[in-house]
Amino acid sequence: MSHPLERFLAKIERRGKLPERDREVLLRLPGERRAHAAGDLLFKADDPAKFCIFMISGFVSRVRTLSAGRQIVAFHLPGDAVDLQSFLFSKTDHSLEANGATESYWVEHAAVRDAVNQSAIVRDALWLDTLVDAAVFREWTANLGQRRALQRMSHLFLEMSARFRAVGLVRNETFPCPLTQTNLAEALGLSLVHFNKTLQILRKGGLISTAHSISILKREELVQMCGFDGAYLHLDQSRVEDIVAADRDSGSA
Amino acid sequence: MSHPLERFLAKIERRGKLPERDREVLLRLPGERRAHAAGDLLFKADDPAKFCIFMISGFVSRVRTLSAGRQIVAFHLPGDAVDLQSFLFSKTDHSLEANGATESYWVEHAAVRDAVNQSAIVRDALWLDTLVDAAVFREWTANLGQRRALQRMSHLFLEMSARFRAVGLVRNETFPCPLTQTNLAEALGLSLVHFNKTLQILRKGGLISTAHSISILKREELVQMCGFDGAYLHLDQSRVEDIVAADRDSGSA
DNA sequence: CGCACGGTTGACACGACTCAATTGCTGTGG
DNA sequence: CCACAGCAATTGAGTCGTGTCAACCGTGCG
Repeated sequence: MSHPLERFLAKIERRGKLPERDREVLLRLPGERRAHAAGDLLFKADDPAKFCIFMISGFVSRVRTLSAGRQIVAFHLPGDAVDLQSFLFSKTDHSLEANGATESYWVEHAAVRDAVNQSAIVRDALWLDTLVDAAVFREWTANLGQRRALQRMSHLFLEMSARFRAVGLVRNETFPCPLTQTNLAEALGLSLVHFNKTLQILRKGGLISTAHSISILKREELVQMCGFDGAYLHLDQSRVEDIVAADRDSGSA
Repeated sequence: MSHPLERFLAKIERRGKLPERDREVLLRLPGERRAHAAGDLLFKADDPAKFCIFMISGFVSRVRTLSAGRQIVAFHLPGDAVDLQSFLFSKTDHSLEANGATESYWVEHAAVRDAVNQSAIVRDALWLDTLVDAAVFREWTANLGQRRALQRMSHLFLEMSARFRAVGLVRNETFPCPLTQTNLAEALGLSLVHFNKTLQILRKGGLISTAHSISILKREELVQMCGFDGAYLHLDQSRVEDIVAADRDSGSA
C-alpha cells in the first residue's frame, strides 16, 4: 500500500481489470501527499479549484453550507477520488472537511487532463467514477425526500458499510467511523436531538451498535426496513470490461 | 431550430464557443427522433441502457421509485442531455417519464463513444454536462435536507426559472410547466396536501402565480426567502474556453 | 351524462425540531 | 492530583411542521 493511488486503482479494478499500459498512465499521475488532522478544511467553498484529490487514508465529508444549516452531501473514504469533477469547474460550491486524521494525494488538473488525453480507458474509468458519485447523490436525494428518519438512517449505515467493505475496511461487520452524531445528523437532514433518539431505537432493537465505529448486527432486518439495494454504488461487475473492449475496437489512441 | 441537437449545442455554447471542427463532431451524432405523449415512459428502471437521450422539446422527469414513495430526482427540458451518464453504465436505477408531449433524439452509446474519441473538446463538453447534473443533484440534496417546505419550494421554482430562461423559454417572468402538483410534491419530498397548502402561501403573498405555467412575480423576495444562488447550474461563463485552450495546448487528437 | 383527474379544504395525528438541562469523557493547566 | 473547560452524547418537555384521511369542487373528455 505504498503507492498513493493504489487504493483508488483497486476500487476501479473491482469493476474490471485495466490493461497494463493504462494502469501505468494512472499510476504515474504526479501529485503531492498531504496530511490533515481532524477538523481541518481541505478546501473551502468558492476556493479556486486547482487539484483533484485522491483519498489515501482517513475520512472526509463534503459540506454545503446554507443559511438554513449545514448539509453534508457526501462522504469519502480511502480509494475515493474526491474532487475529480472539479477539473472541469473553476470553483467548488462546497467545502471539504477532514473528520479524522487524513492522508490524501493532490494531483493538478493539468496532469489529470494529460492522463485522460493519453488513455481513453483511464478517461472512462475517471468519468465513470464521477458518474457513480452522481448516482450516489441521486440516491441521497431519494433517501432524504422519501424516507423517514429511521429508514433514512438505516439506509445510510448500509451504504457506508458497503463502501467500507469494498475497500477492505470492514472486520466482523464493523467499520471505523470518526463521525460525530452531529455530522451524521447533518448528512441525514435531521436535528441532532432527533438523530440521537432515532439511533437509540436501532440500538435497542439490537440492529446496530456504535462506539467510534459502527457495527451492523442484524443486516437482514436493516435491509428489510429501508429497502436498501447497493446496486447504485456500482462497486462491482460494472461494464468497464465492455468499455475496455469498445475502446479497443474503436482504435483510440 | 431544425437540427435535433441545436438546443443542446446552444446550451453548451453559452459556456463558451466550440471550434467549428468540434461543433461538427457533435452535430453529426447519428440518432433517431422520437415523440412521446404526456405520461409515457421513455425508459423504465432496470432497462438495459443503450441510448443517450437529448431533449428537443417538451418536459420529462427522472423518477426513482422506492417502497416508501416516488422521488423525482431531476427534471429535464429542451437542450438537456438526459441520460448521458448511462453510456458508461449498463442499466439505470430510475425511470424517465414524459410530463407533456415530448420530442427527443436518441443516440446510441457507440456513437457517443466515437464522438468523444474524436474530439477532446466534445468529450469535455459532455463530461462537463454530466458534472453539472451532479452539481444539481447535490443542490437538491441540500435543498431537501436543510430547507422547510416554503423555502424548498421557492428554491425549486427559482431553479426552474433560471433553467427555462437559459433556453429562451421564459417570457415575462413566466415559463410553461406541465407538472401537476403531485409531480412537484414528489420532487420536493412533500405530501401533495402539504405542497398545496404551502403553494397557497406563496400565491397569497403575491410571490408567484400558476396556471399551466409558473410566473415569478416577486423574484427578489423569493430569492431572499430561500437564499437562491444559481451558480451551481453553471449556465454561463464556465471554463469551457480555458478548456478549449488547454486541449489545444496539449495537442490532443 | 358521468367519470376521472387535478386541485382544494378541514380535522387530526404524528414525526421532527427547539429549548434546556444533564451526564460523561478527554485534555489542559494549576 | 484535582479542578475545570469543552465537546459529544443523552434526556425530557413542549411546539410546530408535515403527513394522513376524507371529503368536495371544477374541468375536460368519452
